[in-house]
Amino acid sequence: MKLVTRDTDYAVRALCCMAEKKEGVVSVGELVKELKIPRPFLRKILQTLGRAGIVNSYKGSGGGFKLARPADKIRITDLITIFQGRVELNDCLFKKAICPNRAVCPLKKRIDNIGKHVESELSLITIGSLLK
Amino acid sequence: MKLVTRDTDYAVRALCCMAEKKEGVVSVGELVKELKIPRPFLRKILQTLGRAGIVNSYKGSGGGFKLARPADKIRITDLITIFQGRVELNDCLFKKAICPNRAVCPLKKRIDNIGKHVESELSLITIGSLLK
DNA sequence: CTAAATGATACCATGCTAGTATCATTTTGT
DNA sequence: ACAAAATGATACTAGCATGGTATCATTTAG
Repeated sequence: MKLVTRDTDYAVRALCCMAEKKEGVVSVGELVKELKIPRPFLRKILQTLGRAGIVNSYKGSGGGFKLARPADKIRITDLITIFQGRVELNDCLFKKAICPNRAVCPLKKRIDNIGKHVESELSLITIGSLLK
Repeated sequence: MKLVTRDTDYAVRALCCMAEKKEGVVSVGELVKELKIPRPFLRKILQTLGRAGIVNSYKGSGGGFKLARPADKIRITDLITIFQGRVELNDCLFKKAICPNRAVCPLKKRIDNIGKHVESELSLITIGSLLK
């Protein structure tokens, strides 16, 4: 029962590091040194973040990545959505009634409500709010 | 991001059916007819529930299964624990600090809190409470 | 023009989910 | 006694997701 996967995790760490640097671009190499995350994996993650518009990228010598917006405008839910798909606990189960003779599945409703709560709590967590 | 897996799902449905029957044993065959769950899979699930003490089993012709305790004493979290392991959202991630230079990972704490909430909400849901 | 960086993409190992398949054992009914 | 009907135990399997690796192409600073 995993709320965040490893790529989301690494993305959070990398973004925190980048946010702390305040300005200038940060290369994958620098991040690898600080975070001890496997380099090719981190590269892939940053490329994904780039495509998603979370970071801007700069090619060429001296290039790297930079947050595309303020750290407190980047929510954990944004990252979960990018790496794990839509934030919801339900995920296709319980689409039919629990027993065929029951019109609406009560369990689904209750799990949905719990999921809504989780989602709203998570969306309050931003990279900025993790920087202490 | 799946809160319940298919075996937990099926277990819930089967237990609901059994609870509705009120008394007497129910065989896998009967459950399969009502629930349209693949027979061998449902058998395995019920055997697991038997080992876990959720249902009692009766072998031989005319045998089957019966709830081992009242329906409202069977919580969803019991079933999740049986089929999916410990109920927690955190699952080994974020065990170290996000960045090595940060003593305690703030994200872990916040996710833990959300997890606690989910857990306590889930434990309020019982088979009995799903029977309308 | 070369070194240092990212872009795009294809590949791979492992583990988990969602089952299937079989044989052994127990119990009821005749 | 014996057959039928049920569960017990257990081994196996296909497909998919996770957590990566590996390569080659492209861009840019100096």
